[in-house]
Amino acid sequence: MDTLWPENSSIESFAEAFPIQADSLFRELYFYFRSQIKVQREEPAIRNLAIIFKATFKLSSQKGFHGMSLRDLSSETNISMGGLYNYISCKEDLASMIVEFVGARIGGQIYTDTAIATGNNIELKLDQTIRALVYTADIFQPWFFFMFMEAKNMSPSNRLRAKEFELRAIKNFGAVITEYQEGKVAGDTDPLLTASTLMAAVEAWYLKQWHYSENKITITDYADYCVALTRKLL
Amino acid sequence: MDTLWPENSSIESFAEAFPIQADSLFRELYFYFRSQIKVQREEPAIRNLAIIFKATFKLSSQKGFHGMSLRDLSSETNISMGGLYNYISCKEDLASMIVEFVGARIGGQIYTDTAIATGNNIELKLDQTIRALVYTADIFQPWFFFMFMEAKNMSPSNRLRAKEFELRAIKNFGAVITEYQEGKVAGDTDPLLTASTLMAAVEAWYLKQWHYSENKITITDYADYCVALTRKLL
DNA sequence: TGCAAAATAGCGAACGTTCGCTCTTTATTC
DNA sequence: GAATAAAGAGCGAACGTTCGCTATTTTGCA
Repeated sequence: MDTLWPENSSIESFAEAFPIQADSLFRELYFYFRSQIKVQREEPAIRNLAIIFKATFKLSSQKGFHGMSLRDLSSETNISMGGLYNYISCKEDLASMIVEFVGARIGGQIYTDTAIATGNNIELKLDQTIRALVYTADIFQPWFFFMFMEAKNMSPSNRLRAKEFELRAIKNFGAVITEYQEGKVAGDTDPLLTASTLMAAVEAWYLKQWHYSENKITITDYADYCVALTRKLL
Repeated sequence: MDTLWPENSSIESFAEAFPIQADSLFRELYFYFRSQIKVQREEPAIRNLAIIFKATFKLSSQKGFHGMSLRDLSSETNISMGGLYNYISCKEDLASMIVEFVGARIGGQIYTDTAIATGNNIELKLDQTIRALVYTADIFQPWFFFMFMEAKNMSPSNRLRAKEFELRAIKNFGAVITEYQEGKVAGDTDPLLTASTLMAAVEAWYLKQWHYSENKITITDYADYCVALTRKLL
């Protein structure tokens, strides 16, 4: 890779600048929840957490979180019922951990990180904030899919967390748009409405990935498209 | 109302031109499924079907279809367990009937009806097709919400039906876009990508209505916005 | 029109199954 | 051999579904 993010716009350079590879994610998750996880030896803990959450994403995407029984999860992971309960204290814990971890791990970081990286080049900041949103949605696809689909079925506190996560994204991105519009002459369009539309396009990516892969649209294509889309709206 | 659809663009004139009022909907649904519904007397059947499906939409939106038990449904509707089974033969029937009815009732009608109403005025056709999509999404909000959220948890055949319903919408709207682009000089943008983006915006309306009502955006505002959005993309 | 008889609609307890979860026992690791 | 992790049988509750019954409405005959 000759240049680096944010000058280089590829997902590879993005992933290198903000290391959120799926591999290290469950290590982070383990240390984040270490106090409430019974298994203390690091090696099996991280390995099994990865297995458990990947299986949760898979089964939930097939039949929903409610429709997935812990026996399903047990046979999918080859971990016994008792084994599972060394990692969670109840089924809802799986949902809690996903929502809480995503909220803490991603949160507003995208905006501050991109702002720092792009300095006072406002056009670049807008473009790369959009790309960062699309790339993050791609890397966290199973996580975001789960949160979107299951939010309404969760406990009130988790539902609230998931909703606030989305609202914060719209608000933060709306602020980037406003900043961009202030430097321009035109632009009477509502920043929040534009932000909602862009978010809907990002959601479409992680909710209906099959649709885009069938039509041979890559993540980089789609990020470019989202940038062009937003530009045309402003 | 001084003028009529499609010259008058309000949702009221649309609803008058295409009578899909919620009231008469369950009468239609009853006759559509009459052969598989045990209750033969029209009066209680239509009344109870309306009660049952409205409650299904309510409870499913709160805790998901899987999370809603038939005991929940029984106490919400004040219809006993045995009573419910005079209208369905199994729980999955509720989902089947929703998906099947929406597919049959709405299907491609929007496009043919709008095409007839707008004649060979291609610009008007594009605009009013978009408005028809938004207005239909609003009128059928609980139905579409249910289909979107529960599709992945349904039986394979129902899941397929729900997916095809969406794909058909994108394809049909893509054809309207192509026709519009052919009459213009510019326009190298992919019609299917534009159609997907518009569909994502329509989905946002029926999936997150709370978000728009909180910001005091009416359905007419939003339809206008979607028209402007699509125009800017072409 | 009035009344018994038939047909239909609604009810709710009970069935077998599956659920989330617990707890004692066995296996693994250092 | 002490400590930790995994195992899986077992628990009560709740699930979708069934079924024998009651209540209501319609029908057939005077």
